Amino acid sequence: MSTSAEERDEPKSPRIENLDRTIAHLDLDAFFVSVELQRRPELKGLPVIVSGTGPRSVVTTASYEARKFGVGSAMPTAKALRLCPEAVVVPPDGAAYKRMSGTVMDLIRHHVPQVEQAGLDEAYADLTGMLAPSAAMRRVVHDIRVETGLHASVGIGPNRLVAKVASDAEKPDGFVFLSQEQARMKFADSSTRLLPGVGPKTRERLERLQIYTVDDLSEASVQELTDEFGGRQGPWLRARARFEDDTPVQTDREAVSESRETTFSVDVEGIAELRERMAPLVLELCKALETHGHSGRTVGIKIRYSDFETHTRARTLDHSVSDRATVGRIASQLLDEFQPSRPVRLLGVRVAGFTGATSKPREQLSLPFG
DNA sequence: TCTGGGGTCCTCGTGCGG
DNA sequence: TCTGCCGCACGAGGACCC
Repeated sequence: MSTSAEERDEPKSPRIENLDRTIAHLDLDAFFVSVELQRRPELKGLPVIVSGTGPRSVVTTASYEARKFGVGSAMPTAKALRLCPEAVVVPPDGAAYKRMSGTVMDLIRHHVPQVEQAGLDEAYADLTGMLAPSAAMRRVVHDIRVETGLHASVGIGPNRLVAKVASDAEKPDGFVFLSQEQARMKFADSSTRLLPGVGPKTRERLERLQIYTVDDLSEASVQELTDEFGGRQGPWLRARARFEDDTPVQTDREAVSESRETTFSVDVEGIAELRERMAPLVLELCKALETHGHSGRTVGIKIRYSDFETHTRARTLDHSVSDRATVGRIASQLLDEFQPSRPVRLLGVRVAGFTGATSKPREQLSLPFG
């Protein structure tokens, strides 16, 4: 699956036309599964899925062997096992993934100072001004492989969007260097779904406008997109299809909320039992808030009925809270006021509006949905 | 098929104060 | 004093990401 650098889209010169910036996106291949295979090498070559074991659990990551059977992330585990009955199911070990992620991020920062962690298994690096950005990223990939045994895919381009799409294009073990124009040409015939920020709902709405491919979207009328998606998201979508993106690599992103939620293996009915089920969520959330030194002014709850209809309720206070007594009391009040009318599938508690978290000015090309 | 958990941030509606 | 306008904060829902 791995291809030599010469066969890839890497330009002969590392310079890209109209280039102000050089951004890399690095993504660890099948991260959770790969960590598990480090610990249990006897599973190498087998279809492995990392997933909970409950009746409503879903696949978090599948090995490439399991993916051949059609198993994918976010798929119900029961379905994954129907597709691939011989798959080995490994329960997730969040602490181990966090540790490994920290090691990888340190390795990246060793070679590139400007790094934004974008999840446990991916990061953006600002390589602007480096004489040999491609060589630097090759050293990063090499070090990650030697130090951790993990494989990574890298995309490099003039902005985050090109870098991200490029790194996704040739996984696993990909290394792709594209200019904005090359990205437009390479992905012109791809579905709009390829673009980060275009999910199933947006694709559906685009298709109603007869927009199917990245190229269709890049040539669509701004007026038509604005009529459908509004004055911000419409032009933003077209800019995505043109691979325009000026979002900076942010090294200092701070959390703005923290939450705990759980999906019950059997739906729960009645306010008394729900309140009982809420207590451990509040406890766990407040412990985490304390550990991270967070407190926030808004306390919220989340209720999901069995038909997936989801409701949230929130209350903003005049001061920040993080203690179990207050968060628990307000969450209970919100639950009492909401009075769920049907059996509940999921219950969640959230504290938001962290003290010190500044609301950043909205940028034209920042991701509208997060 | 039957949909986790933990996040971010957008849109839209509403209430309120200047 | 009343009304309309505007900006802001909040609340709810939703889309999306890993």
